[in-house]
Amino acid sequence: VSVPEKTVERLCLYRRVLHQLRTEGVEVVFSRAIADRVHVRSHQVRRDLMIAGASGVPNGGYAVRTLLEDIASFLDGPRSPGVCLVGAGRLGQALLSYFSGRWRWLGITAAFDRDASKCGRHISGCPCYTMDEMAAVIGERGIGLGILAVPAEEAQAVCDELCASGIRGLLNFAPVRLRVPSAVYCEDVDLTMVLEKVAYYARCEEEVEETRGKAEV
Amino acid sequence: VSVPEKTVERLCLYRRVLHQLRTEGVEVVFSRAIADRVHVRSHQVRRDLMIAGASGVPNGGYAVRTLLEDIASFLDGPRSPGVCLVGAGRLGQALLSYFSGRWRWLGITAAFDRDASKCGRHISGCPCYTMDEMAAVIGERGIGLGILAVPAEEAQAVCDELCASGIRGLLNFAPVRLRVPSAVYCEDVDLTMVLEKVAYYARCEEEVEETRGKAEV
DNA sequence: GGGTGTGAACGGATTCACAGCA
DNA sequence: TGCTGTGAATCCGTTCACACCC
Repeated sequence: VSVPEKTVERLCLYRRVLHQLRTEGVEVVFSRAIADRVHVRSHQVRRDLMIAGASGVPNGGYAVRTLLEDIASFLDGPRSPGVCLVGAGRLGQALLSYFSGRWRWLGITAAFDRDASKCGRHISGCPCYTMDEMAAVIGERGIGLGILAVPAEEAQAVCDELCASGIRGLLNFAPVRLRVPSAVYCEDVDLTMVLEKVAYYARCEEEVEETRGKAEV
Repeated sequence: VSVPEKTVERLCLYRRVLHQLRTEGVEVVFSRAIADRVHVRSHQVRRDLMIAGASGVPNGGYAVRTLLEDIASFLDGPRSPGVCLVGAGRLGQALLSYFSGRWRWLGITAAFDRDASKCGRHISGCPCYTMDEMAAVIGERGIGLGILAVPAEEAQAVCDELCASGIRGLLNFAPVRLRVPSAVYCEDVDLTMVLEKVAYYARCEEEVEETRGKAEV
């Protein structure tokens, strides 16, 4: 509760870097090395790891293996929460193939779509059901997380259904802010907003560049 | 430069809400109404609008039309920066169809892919070129923004190429932090990280719920 | 020496409180 | 009265500085 949101985000990134280091055969790592790969300061890495309850040895760095365990026991629960996807359109299918087989932990185990022609078969190795089956499948499979990849108009209705089915976390790709019960966590990935933001800052860089050019003259 | 990043993000959201309000025929709006739709406080909305240089009338709210103009003149430049997409795989194609015709401003006008079979034709109404043509097309069309939807291994190489071609902003979907020149702005959309984050907070909600349940007993 | 662990200082963003105005 | 506009205060996250240990 007193864990900064950004710390959680960075821990996910550290973990990814550590996984890669482990496959490279690295056994010990300094905070500085992690920091360089994630583009943050080493202070930040050490504080985050402290918050996560991990510890290293002075002048000896961190043991990759135990660090991964510590981060996992901080971030992950005892069992994997199942993940489902609603909306198997272009974006939904792309997400299915993106997430399929990426980790043992957190794989999409069910998809739902309004279009009956997509249902009853597998898409990227994931079974696709009709919307009517949603509550039942979520209940049976103990699914705890939902990914919304439906049009903006349908998002709130689908969201309500998911929440009623006992979902605890939502990842929303629809360009709408959803109303969720306080017991449900909802994160928005707003693609249109993010592109506009990039456009804004790109323009800023450009203007800085231009004024710099004038200053040189 | 003294504009908070989050303010830029929220302004994008306000704009979207305002566009919708305008199509609904609404001409005047209170900060509170905007706040409710974006899920923030009205204080926040007013401060953001102040930063953007917009103003309303006390007890009279804001005029939707002028508000849109003020936000546009703050966020947008004099001309639209062209946008290109690199990597027309599943995710890339989904992004193409997602962004196609969503606004007049900021549409993807060129795509690039390593796979020759995808090149030379249109995908979701967008011409697809080979990687070799990248620098030329970006130069000719005055493209300023790039979207990376390539595998993690190729991301840095593609990024370097884009930057060398004069790109000013990047939207990166590869799960790697990219090194970019200081004149280029790069925003990461890290889908794996975001899903892990949702899993973490969903678990938090769950635990709060459980302790609450015990407390009631 | 060099790197970790952590209290303390700093800075930036949100929230508060109130002046001003229809 | 009710909403806008904005200085002041608060809160939170990052950065600094230094004690500690190898």
